[in-house]
Amino acid sequence: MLSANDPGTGANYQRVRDVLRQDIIAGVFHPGERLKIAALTERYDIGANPIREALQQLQGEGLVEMVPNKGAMVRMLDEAMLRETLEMREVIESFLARKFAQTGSYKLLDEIKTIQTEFEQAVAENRTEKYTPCNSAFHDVIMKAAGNREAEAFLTRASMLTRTIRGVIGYGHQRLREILAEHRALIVAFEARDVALAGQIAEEHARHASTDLIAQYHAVMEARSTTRQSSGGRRGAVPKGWSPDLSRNRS
Amino acid sequence: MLSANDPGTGANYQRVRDVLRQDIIAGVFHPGERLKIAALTERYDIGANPIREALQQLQGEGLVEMVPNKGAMVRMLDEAMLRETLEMREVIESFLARKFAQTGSYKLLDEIKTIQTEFEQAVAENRTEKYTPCNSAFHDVIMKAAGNREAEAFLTRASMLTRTIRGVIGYGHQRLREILAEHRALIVAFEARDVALAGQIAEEHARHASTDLIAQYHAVMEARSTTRQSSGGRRGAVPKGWSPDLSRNRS
DNA sequence: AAGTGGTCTAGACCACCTT
DNA sequence: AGGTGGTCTAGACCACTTA
Repeated sequence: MLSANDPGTGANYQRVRDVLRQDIIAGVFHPGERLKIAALTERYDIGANPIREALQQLQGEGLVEMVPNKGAMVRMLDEAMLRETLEMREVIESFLARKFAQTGSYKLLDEIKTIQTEFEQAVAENRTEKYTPCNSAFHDVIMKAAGNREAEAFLTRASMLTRTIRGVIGYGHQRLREILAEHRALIVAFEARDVALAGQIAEEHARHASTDLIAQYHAVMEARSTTRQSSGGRRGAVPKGWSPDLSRNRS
Repeated sequence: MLSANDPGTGANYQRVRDVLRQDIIAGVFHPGERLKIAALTERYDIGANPIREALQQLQGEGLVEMVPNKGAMVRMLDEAMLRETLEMREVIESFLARKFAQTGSYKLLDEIKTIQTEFEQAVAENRTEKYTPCNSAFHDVIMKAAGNREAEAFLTRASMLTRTIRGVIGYGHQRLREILAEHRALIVAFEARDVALAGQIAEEHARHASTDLIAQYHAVMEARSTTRQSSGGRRGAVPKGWSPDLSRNRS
């Protein structure tokens, strides 16, 4: 996992990295926005060096782009890059499902079924706040079962990237029913230990998610280009004022 | 001073990053070795900050591990990590081959055939220095054709990691003949536009390479532990890699 | 308590604009 | 030239380890 969600530990450059990552994912800074050292220095109330080191690490995670003598900006997501990431995700999800069909324990399978039941119930009762946790939990079990940290790292990274464009938007009702159906089919394939089928379903499942996400990407781009002032009050100077207390390690 | 042939990259932290990466891959620093700021400061004749930033970036690339208030070390490669990386490579190579069988142009296919001919000839004439370039060129065409930078990034990273353990060791003669045969089979599948077959062959090809590499890993570990006469007493000490200090390039 | 070595601050420096 | 803003140096600071 990339971040133990514990912004109270370790060196300052790590805390800055964690909080900055949160801010980027949360949309405080949007793709393509310039990240000036001076602004960040003030926002997080800390010197330039920890900021720079945090940026270097975030660059490694693919969230930030740095150009020598030019500075850093939130990574610009063009459609090509998005497609490539999603394509990789399809491949990896398929692999994970095949591996689970082969080697997944019945205990974990039961866990998946429990999560699915919970998911179905949440949808039936319209408890939208549970959708994302349930969906994540479902895929998490399959991912963790494979025991491949490289795959985990990629998917974590991919989900961070997609979240920067998805924002807090939820799922459409139609898509939600598809998701549930595909999850059910996947469970059936797991129970039958049908490796090829599981791989195929997972790949299609991921492909549907990709299609959905690319459509959302287009919608967001459309909205960005037509509205000068966006709803969140985001253009212009760095919004300051909430600032989690980073000045802990200082005399 | 930084080494002579540094690319024209502007910032010092980038030059340090590039040279340090070279040094790690070349085995100047071996896996598990501590990378002290002071030593690097002297070696590269530059201040602490560019060094630290270079290390942060290399951490992002997976070559270096950093612990707050502890410092950095060359990433330790245990067998589990190696297996996980190689497993991912199998998945991705298979995907690339499937994609090439679907969408690869005949021009690129011709290019691959030319490279293969060259490879066969090099083997016939025992020109060992051409093996790795030919092999890389073969896979590069397939990789580039897919136009997926995420996949490229992963494979590049994986090859850097494996090279830190493989060193300059070449291929055994038997394995070499297998490689050629598998490449030929892959070309046949491409010509037939047989997507499933191409994917299968590429996956097996990668799996053979994995087996080979893991065997080499074991051989290297074995060699180091017998040379080193450890009675197994010390546990928890710094798990030093293999490769005693051959580097005498202090200035 | 002293040592080692990572981390951070302040300010100088310099690359790339804009006028 | 003057401005903006990224980069680097020097040294202080502090966390962790030894005795």
